[in-house]
Amino acid sequence: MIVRHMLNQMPALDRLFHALGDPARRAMIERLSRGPAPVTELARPLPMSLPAALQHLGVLETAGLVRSEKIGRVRVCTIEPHALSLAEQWISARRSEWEQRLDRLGDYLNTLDDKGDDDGANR
Amino acid sequence: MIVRHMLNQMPALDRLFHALGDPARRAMIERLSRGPAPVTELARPLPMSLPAALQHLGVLETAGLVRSEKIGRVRVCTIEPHALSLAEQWISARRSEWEQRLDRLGDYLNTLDDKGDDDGANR
DNA sequence: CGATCGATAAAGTGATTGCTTAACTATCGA
DNA sequence: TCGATAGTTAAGCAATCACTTTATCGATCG
Repeated sequence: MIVRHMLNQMPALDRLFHALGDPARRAMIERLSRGPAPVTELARPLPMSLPAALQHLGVLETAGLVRSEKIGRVRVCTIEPHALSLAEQWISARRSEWEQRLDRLGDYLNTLDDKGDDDGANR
Repeated sequence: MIVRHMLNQMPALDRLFHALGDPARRAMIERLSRGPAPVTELARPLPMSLPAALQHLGVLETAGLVRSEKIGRVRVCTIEPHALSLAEQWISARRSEWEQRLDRLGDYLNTLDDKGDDDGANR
């Protein structure tokens, strides 16, 4: 129970990636990327009951990916772009790390190459 | 049409985002972004047993995020950058969709603003 | 008004996750 | 060769997940 607490400094990213790890929820996000939609329209293409779709929507809202507002008897859902960009930032941070590392590796190999006097055709 | 196709299966993205939805696995990815590491070193900072860490590593490998090679008695793990960029592509595709939509909305509002000339385009 | 449509709550179920401990294999170093 | 090191397998267990069905509530309309 405490196990996850110590490590878990960013529950936002947890919920975010978890929310994206389901095809039904990604389909909802894809639909909402093109504009707001009511619950029923989000649920219609999904091969599941309406309550099930609503639960997925709840996951998306908890993750901060979707916001919804009830107008009359219809709940209109809209995407929350900032949340997605948080995930994007984490990914691109990782990429910049390994790219930096590969650059340093390249420099190191170049140094070795400069030191080698006779054979320039190694590997 | 497309919806059904997209829903049917995109197991790669499923596994990818699911793998990223756990802090222990993200910690492993963060470590590997700085360079290859053996299993024990990946597991050491995590508040769990070694077999548990190994299971997380299995999830990362299944998702294609990590590749590992056994050298002697140590298994050296390295990150697989291409897999992460797949997730990044999905996210940025969504963003470009809603940015396009917002652009169109902005254009529409601008045409409403410039009502000096006639357009007569009512939707 | 009553019927219906959209959304939601509640409860139950089978599968999957995340972790544990225990035992076991293979390699390395002295 | 012996014992420590690095990893691997297996079994088991509690919690969570992704659904289901059933029953409801509130808004809209004939």
